[in-house]
Formats: sequence, structure tokens, C-alpha cells
Amino acid sequence: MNIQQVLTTTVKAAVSSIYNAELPSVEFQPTRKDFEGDITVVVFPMLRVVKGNPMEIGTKIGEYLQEHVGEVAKFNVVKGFLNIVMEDGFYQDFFKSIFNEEDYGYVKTDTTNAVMVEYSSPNTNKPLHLGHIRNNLLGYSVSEILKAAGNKVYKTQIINDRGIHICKSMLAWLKFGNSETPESSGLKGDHLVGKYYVAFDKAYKEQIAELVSRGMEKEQAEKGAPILLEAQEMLRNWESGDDEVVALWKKMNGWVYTGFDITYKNLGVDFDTLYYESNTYLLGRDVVKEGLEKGIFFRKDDGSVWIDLTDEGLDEKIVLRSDGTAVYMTQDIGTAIQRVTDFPDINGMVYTVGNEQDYHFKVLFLILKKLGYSWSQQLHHLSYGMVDLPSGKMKSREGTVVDADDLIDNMAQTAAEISEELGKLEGYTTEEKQRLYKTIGLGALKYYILKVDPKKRILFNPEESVDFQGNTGPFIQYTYARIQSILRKADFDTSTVSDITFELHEKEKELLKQLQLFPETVQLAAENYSPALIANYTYDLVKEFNSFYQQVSILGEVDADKKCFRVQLSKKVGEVIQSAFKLLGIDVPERM
RNA sequence: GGUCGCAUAGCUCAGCUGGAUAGAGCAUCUGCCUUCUAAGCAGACGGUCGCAGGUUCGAAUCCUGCUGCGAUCACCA
Repeated sequence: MNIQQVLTTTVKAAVSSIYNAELPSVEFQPTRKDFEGDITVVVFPMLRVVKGNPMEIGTKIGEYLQEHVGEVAKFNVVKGFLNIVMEDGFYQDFFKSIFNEEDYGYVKTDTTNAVMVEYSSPNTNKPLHLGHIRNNLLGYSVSEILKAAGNKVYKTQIINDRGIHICKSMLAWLKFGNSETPESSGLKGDHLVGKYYVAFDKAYKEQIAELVSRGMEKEQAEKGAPILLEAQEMLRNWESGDDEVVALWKKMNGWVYTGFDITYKNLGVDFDTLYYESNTYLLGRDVVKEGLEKGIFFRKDDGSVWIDLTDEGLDEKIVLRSDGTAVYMTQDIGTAIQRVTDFPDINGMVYTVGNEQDYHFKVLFLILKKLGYSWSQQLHHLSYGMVDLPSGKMKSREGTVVDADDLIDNMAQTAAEISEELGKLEGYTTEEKQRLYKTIGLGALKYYILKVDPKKRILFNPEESVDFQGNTGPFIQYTYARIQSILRKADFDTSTVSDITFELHEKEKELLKQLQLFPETVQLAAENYSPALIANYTYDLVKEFNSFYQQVSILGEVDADKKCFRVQLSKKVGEVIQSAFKLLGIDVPERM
């Protein structure tokens, strides 16, 4: 039980007994550093129920608490703030209760309710870039956080494996590729295919320029460039199942998947199940037809089908083209329903998709609600801000992207340079070093991205490398490594917490307070779908630990009981760092 | 133009359901490695919380308006 839970009932009882009034809730905040106390009860809100001087009320409640709650040592009142000092025994009991708890802060999984988290969802015509990295890290982390908060989670992606964009790469490869393959070129499959996407765009732009120079309107040229018409024709052939086109499509997508797998593996993300747009893009049509009969949708004169959302403050939205083919929305309706059919225990879905699609998901969720699906109430669009460069938006076609594979490599490279310079890894094999550099490099990158509130956009400047000092992943990893170093050197039994008879050091108390916050932080992060809360929590914990480490001698302590406790405390802090970082998908090293 | 989001120190970001004198990191400057890892610690400097109103005991936080930036409003995905 944490402090608040201990105190809430008694504060209410105090008000009831002294003032004969009912307090709806009690408001707490951590005591500011400038005052003495572990936790503070704010008296002001009570004035609604109790008339009087806040100072006086605070004092009366303080006296009552001291008398009725054994854990309360003393108190002081400043203006309307009742600062309470807890007995050391309270913290010691807390520590004893968590020391041997595995996965402290995590909640046991409730298997009756599952949530599906969709993330990544790439197009298969180009390699992944920094934008995908943010998406992947967020989706993966939120999945882990939801699990830790007690949910069963299915991680998935929908792979956009069909459409005009793929045909562009395919066509350019046919035209300019000379049968180049990943093997013959030495290029990673997704990069090879991406190369031809860029090649298509180049040829397309040239054709437009030429048409314009011959006097055609720009708009007309953009629609009528021969290479575009060819790509569109290819898409039609694909849809009608043309053997050659389908074979090429399979071959090139295969290259891309091999490439993606490597990137995902390097990034440390995974999926439980996959959905392919080529399998799902027709799914929504039947549902739309049903909805049409029920009057949820309506048909316009040209045959296209729409939904009217004007009474919800939105517009009309098309759900089926006049030629009867599916649009993006149709597909998403179908996919959602398919997923719940495939996994009947799903009672909610999280879509990790950039905020440029806020409107789309608002509409999608509304449609599913109008269609009467109970789980439509449990849908969440995990909307995150774009990752922009100083030069503006990243555009694959124009080659102005930060490539995911390159970035991951560069981070490891930087980590290697710093490590070499510090030279603390004697005894490590080259292989161990390489693995460590990757851990640190990825730690820096992941933390850098996840510590920011998801909804805020990130401006990434490739010129300025991601920091390795201060509020960063490596700093936290470093602290973990420090702790492991202590544990390696502690050559005595630390497996059981004995009764603590000595007075706690101020820094020890601060650490224990911070440890107490972990479980509620996990819950809060889950409720808010926010890895940033975990990152910030971990940073605070680690800062506190380093301050403790600096001020207090651990292995050098002469009192054996104190020494043992400090080692145990360090161990627990290490475990929580590891647990917290696991939620961010970041590994922690034994040494660095 | 309609809708949605964002705006906090030179830079990057915290600030939980409104609470005490708005906090970190980077950068700049000062100290601390013959004691457990200096990717560290301790400190200094740095703020009109975009602007203007309002709500109240109290507003960076809630409401309204304005400004700036971004997104979106396709028979594209």
C-alpha cells in the first residue's frame, strides 16, 4: 500500500470526526524539496466542505493523523499545505514487501480481454525511414506497456502490399533494372525496390517537363505522362490477376519483406500476426452493402456510396466508388471486422498512425459505431506527430529521408567511438563489444524518440547527433551498468531483507519514494498510451540513484547491515530500470 | 475558409486529475577521479509559460477570442 492509500481514509475520518463533514476526496502532492516532509495534503479543496482557517484545519488534521496512523512521524503546516513526515518503518516495510517481488510494477495479465495494437504498416515500395522508426518504437512500447498493465496484447501490422506505388517500382525495375536482384547488386531488398521507386519518379518528372515544354498544361501533363499511364495499366492487370504482373509483384515484395525483417530485427520489434492489404482490400464491401440496406449508408446518383456524418460535425465520406471498388476506408472497415473475427477475445484496438490521419480514424470509428459493433467503443488512434527535418518533410520519392538502417548503424558507430575513447571494456571480445555498441546506440535512439510526448512533432537534425549524456538512454544504461558492477563485487548474501534497525539516509528515502511510484506510472502510461511517462520516470529514478551513489558509500560502508541494505536497494533500482526500459524496448548492459 | 493539434530558458524537452518560489538535459561558466564505472556528481547563469480577456481562495494547466506553426477537409493510401 502506498502512502496515499494509507492516509486517504484517515484524513477523511479526521474531517468527519473533527468537523462532522464528508470529504469527497483527498488531494496529495509530493512535498516540495524546500519543506520537510514526504507527502503533502492540500487543505484548500477542503474549504468547500469545512469552513475555517486552512492553517488551523491542517494542524488539526495533522494531529489526528499523528495520533491514529502509526506510520506518521510528524508534520508541519505551511499556509494550506499539510506536510507529513513518515516513519522510516513505513519505507522499510515497503522495501521488504517488494524486494523479492518479480516484475514489480507489472500487473498479472487478465486473459479475458485482449487488445490488438497495429503499428508499422509500411508500403512495400521503399525501405523504412525515421518516420517508421517513431511509429515502430511507439507501437511496440505501447504494446509492452499495455501488457505490463495487465492486458493481453496482439501486435500486428497491415502491410500495404498493393496499389499504384508498388506498380511504379515494378515498372521502373522492368524498364531500367536490367534484371538486377538483391544478390546481383548486393543491395538489401527493400533498398533495391526503393531505388526503382525513385527512378520512376525521376522519369515521370522528366516526361512531365517534356510535355510542358511542348505546350501542354502542367496538370494535364501530370495526369497524362506515358509512364504513369503504364503504371496504372499495370495496376489494372494486377487486379485482374495477370500472371506475369502477379509473379513480378510477388518477387519484388519478397525482396522487400526480407529487407524489412532485417530492419525489424535490428530495431528489436516484432509482430504476433500480419495482415496484408492484398488480402483485405475487398473485405469491407459486403459490410458496406449490408449497411446500405440498413440505411446507414446512402447511394448517390452515380452509384457511389457515402455516409453522412454532418450531424456529428463532420462531412459526408465516400465508402465505395461509383465503379464499386473499395477505397481506403472500405478496407479499414473490413480489416477491423476481420481482426475481431480472427481473434474473438479482442475487446479493443490501438492504431499507431501519424496525426495526418486523425480525420480518417475519427470517421472510421464513427462508422464502426454506427454499424453497431460493441468493440467500437474501445478503439484508439495512437496519433503521433510527424518527424520532420530542418529542410521540411521527409519525402521518399525525392530521397530526402533519414533511412532507418543507416540511422541504426550510425548510432552504433557513435556509441563505438565514445566507448573506445573511454576505454572501459578491457576483457570484452570484439563480438561482445559490437553487441554492446548496438545496445547503446539503439538505447540512445529509442530513448530520444520515446521520451517525447507522442502527439508532439519531432524535428530531427541529422547534423546534430543524438546525445549520449544527460537525459538520454545511455545515461540510464550507464547507471544500470554501475549497479551491476556493485552487485558483482558484493561477495556476501543479499537474498533476504532483514529487519532494518538503523535510520535511513535521506537519499535512501528518496529512492524508496521513487520506487513506490513505479506501479502507478505503468498504469498511467497505459491509460495515456504514453511511453514518455515511463521514460521520464526512469530518468528521475536514475538521477536520484546517481546522487545517492555519489553521496553515500555502498560497499565501503562499515556497518554490515547498512551495507547489505544499500546493495539490496541498488539491486532493486537496477531491476526497476530494467523493467522500465523493457517497456521502452531498450536493453540494459552489464558493463559499459 | 471549416475542423483538429501544437506554442514553457539560447536549443531539446518535463510539468499527473488546477496548488507552495515553473523543473531537467544540452550549451556557457565553477568545483569534484590515490575510495563502489567522471556516459557521473555538486553548483552558477538562464523564464512576460505565444498575446488578451474570463472562471476562483489559487491558472503553464480549465473557458473564450486572437496570433504563429503544422495537419486535414479527394471516387489517393
